[in-house]
Amino acid sequence: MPELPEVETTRRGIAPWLAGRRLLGAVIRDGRLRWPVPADLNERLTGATVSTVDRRAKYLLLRTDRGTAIVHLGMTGSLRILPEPPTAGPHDHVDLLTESGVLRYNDPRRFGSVHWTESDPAGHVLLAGLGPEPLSPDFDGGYLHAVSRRRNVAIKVHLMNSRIVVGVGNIYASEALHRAGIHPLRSAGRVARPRMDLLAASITAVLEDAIRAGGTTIRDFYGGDGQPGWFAQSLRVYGRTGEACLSCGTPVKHVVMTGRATYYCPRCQR
DNA sequence: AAATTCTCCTGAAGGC
DNA sequence: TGCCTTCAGGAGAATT
Repeated sequence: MPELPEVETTRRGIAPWLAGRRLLGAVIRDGRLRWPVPADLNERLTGATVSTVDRRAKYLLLRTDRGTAIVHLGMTGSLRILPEPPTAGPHDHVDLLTESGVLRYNDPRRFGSVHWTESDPAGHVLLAGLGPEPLSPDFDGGYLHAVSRRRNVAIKVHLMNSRIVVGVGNIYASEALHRAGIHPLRSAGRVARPRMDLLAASITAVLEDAIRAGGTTIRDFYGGDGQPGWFAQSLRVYGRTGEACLSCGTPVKHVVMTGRATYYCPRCQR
């Protein structure tokens, strides 16, 4: 389940194989993703040269001199660089053929997507309304505090709102709140400024730690090099219901918030 | 307007 | 062992 660290790990894994390389074509084996893969993707990008592979929120941007492919991994999507000639398997939806191998998009649950735009991707409908990057200077406790005033929504749900801040999914929302000592059910508007400073710092820290570990592999995440992420071993509350809080020993609890499992320590988090 | 619920999908896991 | 049912969740759409 890719969140920001997993997408960033993927970006770092595939970028060296794509930047500066010419695209030889696209093979849409099964275009049924969250939105249909553009049928003319092959014509559009054949012959294009990749400039950079960037990330905005959980979207990967394959920028070329002809346009930009916008790729989202959804829940179970993955991008791998494979040597030629690759044999296609189940859920291998799209291949991008390059001079130096194949970039393969695989997605069993089909929650991901591939778009193509020939305008500034920042203005694309998928990206236009997004909040700041949590690893950018735009994001800090002052900002988080300001956008939380008079908001009754639970702070955990608030953090997962991409208009507030991007890239913080279910796993890292729980982890950041535990690090900051804030109860996930607390109203966003009732987190005081000093605790917002700590929360913003905790979000940044947990994401950076996870990127450093190559992401979190719960079930099905593998980076661009096929390696799993190791951050699962560093999770302090996520998936640890009944196990001892690593700070105080109290058994970790979980509640379901807007359909998502939410883990917290009832003693450390208020 | 803000907050909540619904929806897409399939593999894994749990129950009997 | 095997067939059920349930669960997981990113994020836009629909609803309250």
